[in-house]
Amino acid sequence: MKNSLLFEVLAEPKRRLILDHLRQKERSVGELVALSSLSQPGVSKHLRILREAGLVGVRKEAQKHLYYLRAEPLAEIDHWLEPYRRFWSDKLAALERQLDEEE
Amino acid sequence: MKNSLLFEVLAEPKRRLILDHLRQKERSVGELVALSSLSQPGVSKHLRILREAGLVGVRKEAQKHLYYLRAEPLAEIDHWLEPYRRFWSDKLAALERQLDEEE
DNA sequence: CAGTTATATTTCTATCCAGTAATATAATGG
DNA sequence: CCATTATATTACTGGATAGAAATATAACTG
Repeated sequence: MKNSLLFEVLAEPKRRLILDHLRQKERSVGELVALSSLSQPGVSKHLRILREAGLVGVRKEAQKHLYYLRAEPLAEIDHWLEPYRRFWSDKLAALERQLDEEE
Repeated sequence: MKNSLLFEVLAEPKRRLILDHLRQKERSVGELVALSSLSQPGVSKHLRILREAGLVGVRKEAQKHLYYLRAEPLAEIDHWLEPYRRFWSDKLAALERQLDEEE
């Protein structure tokens, strides 16, 4: 999955909400429907996209499909951020220096 | 600017490209046009969105508008990633352990 | 197996947005 | 000022997509 697609997948707020819920524990589709103010088809569609992005996995237990978080692809975002990090940390360092001077 | 909007702004590949170019040095709109395979209005439109997201600033020099990177808002993305970080680092740690055992 | 529960898929529609073309604004130089 | 350069804005259009409704698939239960 390309970086660009990953950003697009995460741009949708409801999908980030689903990921947040899965961070705590695996959830069935029904549970996610209850948690998300989305219709069941809506949740299923988002889950498909998240699955194709590698961000969730499924485990089937009877009729229930239990979705769990697979956060590894997020490391790509982390990697993308890397060259930018020094910019805001520089700014923070500058701010800290300034605050020190004011004391 | 809300987290959610920031993700949407970054979801557009051309905008990420512009940010990448600005990481090296400030650039005029014309330079960005040359670098981005976008029309001038296209670049201007993206720059407006980036500016509204706080990701770039402008400095006017004669007729030229020089855009520069303002990476601070990206810290929000970094912060959003935070609770997910242990998931992939756990996975990596587990993988490393497994590789160690196999040697 | 008939009914029920749980999830997935398809179809349709309204909306959003990137890209383009045309035009407007702004600053400079002769 | 008039022409030129540089950028911004507006209006339009096509393509993508989220959401809703209807339907399909699949697995359990009695």
